[in-house]
Amino acid sequence: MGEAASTTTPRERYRQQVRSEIKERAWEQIAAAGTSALSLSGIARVMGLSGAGLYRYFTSRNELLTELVHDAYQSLVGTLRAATVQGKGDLAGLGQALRAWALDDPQRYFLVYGPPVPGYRGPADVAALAAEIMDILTDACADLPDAPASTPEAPLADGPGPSSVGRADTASAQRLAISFRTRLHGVLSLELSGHLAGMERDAALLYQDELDLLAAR
Amino acid sequence: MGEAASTTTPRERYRQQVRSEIKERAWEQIAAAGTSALSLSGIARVMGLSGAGLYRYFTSRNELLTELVHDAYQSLVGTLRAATVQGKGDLAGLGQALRAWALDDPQRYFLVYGPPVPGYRGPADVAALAAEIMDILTDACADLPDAPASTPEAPLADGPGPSSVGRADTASAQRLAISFRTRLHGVLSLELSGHLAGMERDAALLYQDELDLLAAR
DNA sequence: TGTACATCAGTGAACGCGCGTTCACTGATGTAC
DNA sequence: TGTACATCAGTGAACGCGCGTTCACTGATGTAC
Repeated sequence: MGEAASTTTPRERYRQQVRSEIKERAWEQIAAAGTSALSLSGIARVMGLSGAGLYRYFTSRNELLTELVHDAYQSLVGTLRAATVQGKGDLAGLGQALRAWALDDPQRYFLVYGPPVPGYRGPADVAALAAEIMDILTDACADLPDAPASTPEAPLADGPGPSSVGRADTASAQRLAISFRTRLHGVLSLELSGHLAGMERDAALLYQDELDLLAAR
Repeated sequence: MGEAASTTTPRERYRQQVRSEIKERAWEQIAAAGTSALSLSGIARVMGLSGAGLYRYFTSRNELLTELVHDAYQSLVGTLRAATVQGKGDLAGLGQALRAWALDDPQRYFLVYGPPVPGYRGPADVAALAAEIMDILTDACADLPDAPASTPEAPLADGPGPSSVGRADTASAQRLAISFRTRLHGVLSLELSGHLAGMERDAALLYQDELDLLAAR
């Protein structure tokens, strides 16, 4: 063992390759007919495998679904972090990044923020990722010019949180972050569900309006 | 035919009774495991019928689902209208009525405002009901004290709409109504989906905050 | 370099399940005279 | 009031389907000497 862990054997590489192709096909299925249409047999059929063959890579449908949920969260975290790194970490930038990410794969968005999948409970894993998303948003809210949270060394800073590095997460920044999430989710989920069709106002404009209002606060 | 249409034969009464029991069981199934779990066989089992027996009452699973969607919309329209009649037709009252209706049966709420059911297209029927809901909200928005829409006989009133009786539906009232819908939906759908768990702020408070902000405009 | 063995990807058949839907049929309820 | 017929609720069996999952097996790839 030791540092040889970085060099993967060809078999291991092939294995990861097949695993990720299975996931790709799974996303295609979900995009086409929703999460409940996720089917190992269907994936196997498309890949030209026997149904039983998939069990070399995922021990059950549930395990596959769990990985997909995990990947979806991770993808969103990565997207928001990328925006931050590119200097677009303010509320407007994060809002646009969120919308682009959602439009890129609506079902993936719903897997994260939609109604719970009927007979399925995600792992505790995603709780940390969900918290990280809120942290990113809260950071952006705390950086707003006239927000009370931006006054440095606020007296009511709570104890050192596990993931925030010494910055004061004031209650008002958290409130704003939650509003950010709920308001944008309101527009976005109705748009993705087709419930905004027939509105003379474009969904994109509506989204921008809400975003502007949040950022101007 | 003629006026005898109001007196229903015993057979007809029985028929309607069974139909509505089927729908009740259907709602129970949906509440328990989501819309995709709706199954004619399952309903028949619970009712002590053979699966085939249900086809006397609904020609297909799709027809049953269509009726459920229709009933859900109708129920929401009725709830909002009842609030209006009881003098709670302002934004605050409608918002509370909406939330109570949603909490009463979350899956019913999602059937109306949630992601589309995978392989299913509702009838054009519901478009009219959806429009009626928006009309009720727009009316409430137009009645706000300082909203531009409340100035009577505004010059920019558009042509006589099909359902509004001579009142001016100004663009700003419509904008506000849409905001009403998206913002409250944002809080409500995240709450019902369990994505607001772990928030120190109660979902009810959050909802009330958004509602107050809308009504104070 | 060659041989013996272990590992592992993938197959094919099978099991049990629940589903939507159709069909020929039985038996009870209502209707016409 | 009684008889003949029509209507309709509900049954049971069957069809075809797709699903998740298990199991014994084959054949190719890698590893140890």
